[in-house]
Amino acid sequence: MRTVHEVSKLTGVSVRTLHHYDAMDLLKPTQTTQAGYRLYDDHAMNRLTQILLFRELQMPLKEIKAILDHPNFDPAAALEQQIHLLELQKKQITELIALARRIQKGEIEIMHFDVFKKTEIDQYKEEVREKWGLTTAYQEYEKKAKTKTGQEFAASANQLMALFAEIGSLREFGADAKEVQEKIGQLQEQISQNYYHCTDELLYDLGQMYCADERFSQNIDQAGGKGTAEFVRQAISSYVQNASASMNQI
Amino acid sequence: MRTVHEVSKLTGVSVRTLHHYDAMDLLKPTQTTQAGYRLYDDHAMNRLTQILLFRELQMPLKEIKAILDHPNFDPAAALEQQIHLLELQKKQITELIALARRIQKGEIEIMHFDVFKKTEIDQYKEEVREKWGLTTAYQEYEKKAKTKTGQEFAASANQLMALFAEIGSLREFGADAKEVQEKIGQLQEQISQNYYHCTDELLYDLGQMYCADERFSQNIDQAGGKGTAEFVRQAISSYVQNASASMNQI
DNA sequence: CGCACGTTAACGTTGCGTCAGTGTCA
DNA sequence: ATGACACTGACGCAACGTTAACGTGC
Repeated sequence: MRTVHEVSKLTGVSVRTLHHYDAMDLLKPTQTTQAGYRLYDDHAMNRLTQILLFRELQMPLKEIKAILDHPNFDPAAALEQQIHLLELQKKQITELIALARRIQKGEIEIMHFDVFKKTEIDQYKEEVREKWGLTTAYQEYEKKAKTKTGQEFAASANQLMALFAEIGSLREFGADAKEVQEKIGQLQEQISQNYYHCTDELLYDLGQMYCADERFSQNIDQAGGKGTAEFVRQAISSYVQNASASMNQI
Repeated sequence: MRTVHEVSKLTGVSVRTLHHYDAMDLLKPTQTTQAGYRLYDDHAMNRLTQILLFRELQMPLKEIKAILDHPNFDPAAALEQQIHLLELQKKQITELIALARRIQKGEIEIMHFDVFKKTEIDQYKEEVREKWGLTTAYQEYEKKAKTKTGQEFAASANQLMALFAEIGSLREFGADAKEVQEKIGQLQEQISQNYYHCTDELLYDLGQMYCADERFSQNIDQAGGKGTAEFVRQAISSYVQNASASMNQI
C-alpha cells in the first residue's frame, strides 16, 4: 500500500494527477484511511500502468476509462494494440527525422506537410475504439441526447424498462424460446432508434454490462423480477450467435 | 497566396488553429484582403512548418513563439535540436515497445515505471530553452513581476531609461571607451537586480533585441538620442567579447 | 440567388498546475 | 511541537473545438 507521494515518486505522475484521476473515477485508491488518505495497492498500480500507456498514445482520459471499464476488456488485446500504435508513432518519428536530415543537408527546401498528418495513427485509433465498441456509438448517443428533453429521455427509458418487464415474464420459456428471441430483436431496435445504432456486437456488450454493472442489473431485476438481467444476458448471447450463424450461411 | 481553408487542407491544421495562432501573434497571415480574409504566402508556410515541428515536440506555443522571434534565431541550429529531440523520443518509444513485448511474452509482470519518466527529453528541452535564453530567465522575471507593484515597476523602468540616457550622451567616445563599458556593466547589474539574473549571453541577446524590436529601439533612442539603441548594441557586443576573452585567460 | 467559404465573438472542454486553508502523523 | 505530508475546494491556464450570427464571392 502506497501513499500518493510514494506513487508519485515511483511513477512520475503528480499528486494532483492522482487526485484528478480519483475524482473522475479513472483510478480510485484501493483504500482510504480514516483520515481520508489515499492508499494504492499493486492492482491499482497495474491499472495506473495501463492508463499511462494509453495516455502515452494521446488517448483522452474518458476513452481510457471507457476501455479499461469495458466488460470485455482484454489486457492482452489492449497491449497488442498499444504496441501497434507505438510502432506507428515510431514510424512517423523516423520519417520526420529523415525529412529533417534531408533539409539539413540542403537536399530539399520545404517540408512535406503530409508528415504531420497522422492519418495512419488516427485511423488505427479509430479501429481500437470500435474494437471496444466505443466512440462511434458513444458519440452518436451524445448527439441524440443533446436534442432530447428530459421528458423524452424518461419516456424512452420507460419503454426499455417495459420491455425488460415483458422479457422477465417470459423467463419460464427459456432464453432460446422464439418469444424471447423476438423481444431481444425489439430491444435492439428500440436502442437503435432512441440511442445509437446497435450492432450485434454492441448488443452483446450491453448484455454483459447489464449483469456486470449493478446500476443496470438492479433496475432490470426490479422491472422484470429477480434474475432478469442474467436472463437477458443469456438471451442476447444466443440471439447474437444465431445472427452470426445465419450470416455464415450466405 | 493561400486562404485558411487551403492552408488547412495542405497542412492538416484546423482553420480554428490558424485563427488562434493569428490571435496570439504566433503566425500572422501575410496579408488580409479588404474583407478581412487571411492570406498566407510561402514564407508564412515555412514558419508554419517550424511551428508544427516544435509542436510535435510538445513545446508550449508561447515558447515556440519566443524561439522563432528570438533576434538570433538560427533555423539550422533549431533544426539540429529538433532532430535530437525527435531521436530521444524515438528512443523512448523503442524502449516502451521492448518492455511491452516482454510483458506480452510473460517475461515480466509489472512495468518499469521509469520508462514513463521522460527525464532525458525534459532535460534536453531545458537545454534548448537556455540556448535561446528562455524560460530560466523568463520564469525568474515573471516571479519577480508578481511581487511588484505598478509603482516599483515603473521606478525600475525609469532607472533603466536614465541609464540609457547617460550612455547616449557618451556616444562621442565610441562604444569601446572605458566610460561606456562601465555603464554597460551597470546596465547588466541593474537588470539582474530588478528583473532576472543577466548573464553575458542574455545581455548580448538583449542588445540584439534593443535594435530589432521597435518598441525598444524607439524608447531607447528617445531617452538617449537617435542612434542610442544601435550604440548600446555595439557597446554590449564588445563588453561581452572582452568578458569572454578574460575568461579564456584563466 | 445559392452555396461554399470567410469573419468575429464567446463560451465549452481537457488535463491538469497552483494556491489557500486546514488536518495528520512520526 | 515541528516539519513533512495529507486533504479538499477553487480558480487558472493552454490549446484549441464548437456554436452562433453574420459577411463574401463565384
